Amino acid sequence: MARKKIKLALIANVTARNNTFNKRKKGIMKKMSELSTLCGVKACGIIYGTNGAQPEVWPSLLGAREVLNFFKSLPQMAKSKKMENHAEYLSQRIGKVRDQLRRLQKENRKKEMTMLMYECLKGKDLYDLTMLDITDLTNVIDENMKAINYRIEVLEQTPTQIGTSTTMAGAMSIENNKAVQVDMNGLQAQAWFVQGMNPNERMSCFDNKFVLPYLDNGAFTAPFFP
Amino acid sequence: MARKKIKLALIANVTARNNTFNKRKKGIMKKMSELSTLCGVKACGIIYGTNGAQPEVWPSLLGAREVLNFFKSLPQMAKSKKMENHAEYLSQRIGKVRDQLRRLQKENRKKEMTMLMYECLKGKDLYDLTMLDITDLTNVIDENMKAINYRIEVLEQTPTQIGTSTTMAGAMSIENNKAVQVDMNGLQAQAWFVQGMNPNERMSCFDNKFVLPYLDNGAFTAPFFP
DNA sequence: CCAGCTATTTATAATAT
DNA sequence: TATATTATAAATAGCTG
Repeated sequence: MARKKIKLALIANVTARNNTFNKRKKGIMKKMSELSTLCGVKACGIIYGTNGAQPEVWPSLLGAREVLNFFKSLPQMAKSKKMENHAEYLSQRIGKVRDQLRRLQKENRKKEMTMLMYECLKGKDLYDLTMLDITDLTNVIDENMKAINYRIEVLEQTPTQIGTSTTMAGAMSIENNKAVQVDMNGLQAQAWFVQGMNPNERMSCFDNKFVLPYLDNGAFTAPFFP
Repeated sequence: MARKKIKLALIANVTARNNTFNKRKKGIMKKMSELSTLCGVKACGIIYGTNGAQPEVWPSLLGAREVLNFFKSLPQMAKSKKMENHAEYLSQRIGKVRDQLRRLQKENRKKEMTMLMYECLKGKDLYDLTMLDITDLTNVIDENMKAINYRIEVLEQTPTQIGTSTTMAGAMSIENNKAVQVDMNGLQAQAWFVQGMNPNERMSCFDNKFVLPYLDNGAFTAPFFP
């Protein structure tokens, strides 16, 4: 996390991997301790070493055993009452995250279309665009045209003031496309829950369509050429 | 860790505590996941909720059970082979940290004496100082005198250059006294290990004398008035 | 209560010692 | 190899809506 951002993959260099392991293990155990103190909750962390060394345990072997006993007391299968509760909790959570994902996908779609609009202004042709792209692009252009026309009206009423600070450029600037990244992080902590599901169940949590029109009013907006 | 540094104690405000709990839990589980990926090790984290809610588990119930089974297989008492290994590992670690603590205590002692020297220059009397204080103070003053004399020699060889950037003030500036804080943090992760010890064992890990002369050459250096 | 936003604090990757 | 330092990336406390 410093000097350079590293990829989330096994660190090839063994020395560097051990260094990172020791540093991060320490950091995690410290954070465990802090969470336990700050929030007054029980917690335990167990991290195995690389070379068959004893695992690092926080807060204690006894504490870990206590947690272990709790899990032992649970039935083995996913039909357990606790498990169902957990499943219900996760279903709700997945629902919320899915909604958030949809929102962010729409935002991204709008930004993509805005960027596409600028490319068109610079001369890009439209032959490789799908009908959906063109429809959404039209909507973006319409919105911007409205904003521009409104701006023109305002300026015509105050003809001496040219070049104020509230130009369209500010409102139309392109930001980074981050929806997928954010949402995957949000889901990551719960990813284990779906590992055992069959593919159909797993996919049913999310939309199969990765491209949604960014407008809220239904699946298909008016075609480009009416 | 932001906007303000908070004390490491139970957060009184319940709302704030829950917010912190949720944020930090997410952060810890993310770090667990990263460590596992980056270093290719098994790890598991279990964090109980506040209101009897199901604990958050990473990476999975199955993974946690695996870890649990490992611990179940260990004998119950501290006489276990594994436990002895762990104890040995921790003994080594305590030894290292103790050495580090000594080093830092010496550093602090020197800084305290330097500060004391400045106070004396501003007129503080010496009646409430112990003989040990005075001895160490003398050593610090001697060192500084040597440095000053050396500096004078250098300056006498280049008499036209007055007021270079390498003044004594830079070398003698007082920094924060941080040894104890640093070392306590280092020990914190292992603190559970000594919790079960009786007081004698516990204290034997460290020196009973909290004030050490900062020089390496033995317990008592030459007295102030020979 | 939950999501998003900064100002800060922490954690840590790379480097130096 | 281990420890210390530094520059940078992440985490997060207190707010805001």
